[in-house]
Amino acid sequence: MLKLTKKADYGLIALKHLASLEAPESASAKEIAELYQVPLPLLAKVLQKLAKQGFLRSEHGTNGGYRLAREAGKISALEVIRAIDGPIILTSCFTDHGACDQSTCCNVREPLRKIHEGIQGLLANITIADMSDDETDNPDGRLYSLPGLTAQPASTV
Amino acid sequence: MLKLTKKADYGLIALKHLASLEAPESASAKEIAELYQVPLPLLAKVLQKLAKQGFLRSEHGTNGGYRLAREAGKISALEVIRAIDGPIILTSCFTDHGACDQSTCCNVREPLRKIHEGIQGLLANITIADMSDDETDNPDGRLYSLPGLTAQPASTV
DNA sequence: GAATACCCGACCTGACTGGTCCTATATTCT
DNA sequence: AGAATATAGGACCAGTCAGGTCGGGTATTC
Repeated sequence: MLKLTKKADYGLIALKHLASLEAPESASAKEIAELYQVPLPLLAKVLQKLAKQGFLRSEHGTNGGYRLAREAGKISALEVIRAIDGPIILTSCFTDHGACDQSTCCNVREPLRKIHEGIQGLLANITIADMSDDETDNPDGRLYSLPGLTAQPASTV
Repeated sequence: MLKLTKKADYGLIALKHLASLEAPESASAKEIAELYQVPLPLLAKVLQKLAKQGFLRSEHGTNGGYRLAREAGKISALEVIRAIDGPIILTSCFTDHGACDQSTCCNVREPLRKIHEGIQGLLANITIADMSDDETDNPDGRLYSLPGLTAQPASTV
């Protein structure tokens, strides 16, 4: 269904929230959960995962919580999603082994791989920091320009 | 997990196959299923769905089968996927109602919506015909240029 | 009228998402 | 010291859905 999981959603929300804090501040899972109305235990797990993979730094005990371990501008949506949901696989073909069952005659692998890379490129080029400007709707601006992917107007559609 | 369903996969495979046929030829579900090693009954359903939604024209009886109802260049991957899997929803937020539970303070909706549109734009700009060049690996070329994207974000259908 | 092929609904099953619960560990405050 | 607060992490459960099967029905050709 080509859909993001809630966990990834929650992760992005939390990261963006943490990115909005001033320098020395931190936020606990509980705070974030209450603020955004997400189930605490679930969010806690997501945060743990993110901490374990180096996105967050955690502090135990009273007044503890999480803070970003990296600059918000250096955390891409792709990384976050991958950290939480595992690798993005557009189609099972090029997941694990190089070939699917119908390897010999499968006619859509190459095109799909390109779409796959396109999507990854898109996600890789959006950072938590990018997401922080609330309504900077650059209606046709930078978000769509994927560096390698030069948006030169082609025809149709 | 941000993954395409097998049905969509099969649909694309079948469409691409049909696109490769010469003018008056058609192919039955059985033929395609055998050729690409996909379960016939499942493929049959996919093809029926595509036929019902105007992508394919079907013919009953002996020597019957399917053929494209539209030019391959006029069928986008997005349309196909939507026809088979239903609408793409990156996150449940902006699926049905305009607001999710945490509407008031949800801080990732806008950025996600943009990603969403980016992906749709990508898919909208690849046609079955585009997928037919077997190995035209334009290494960083046109596939990534999201032309319509700037203009109208992959509307309709 | 037999064979072929599309049409379509019902049904089953295994995986996975979303979520809870419980316990352990670390830190701070009184 | 001990209570309170937070993270860490494993076990577990329920609902949903993708993937696939089956069976009956209709149209067309030979």
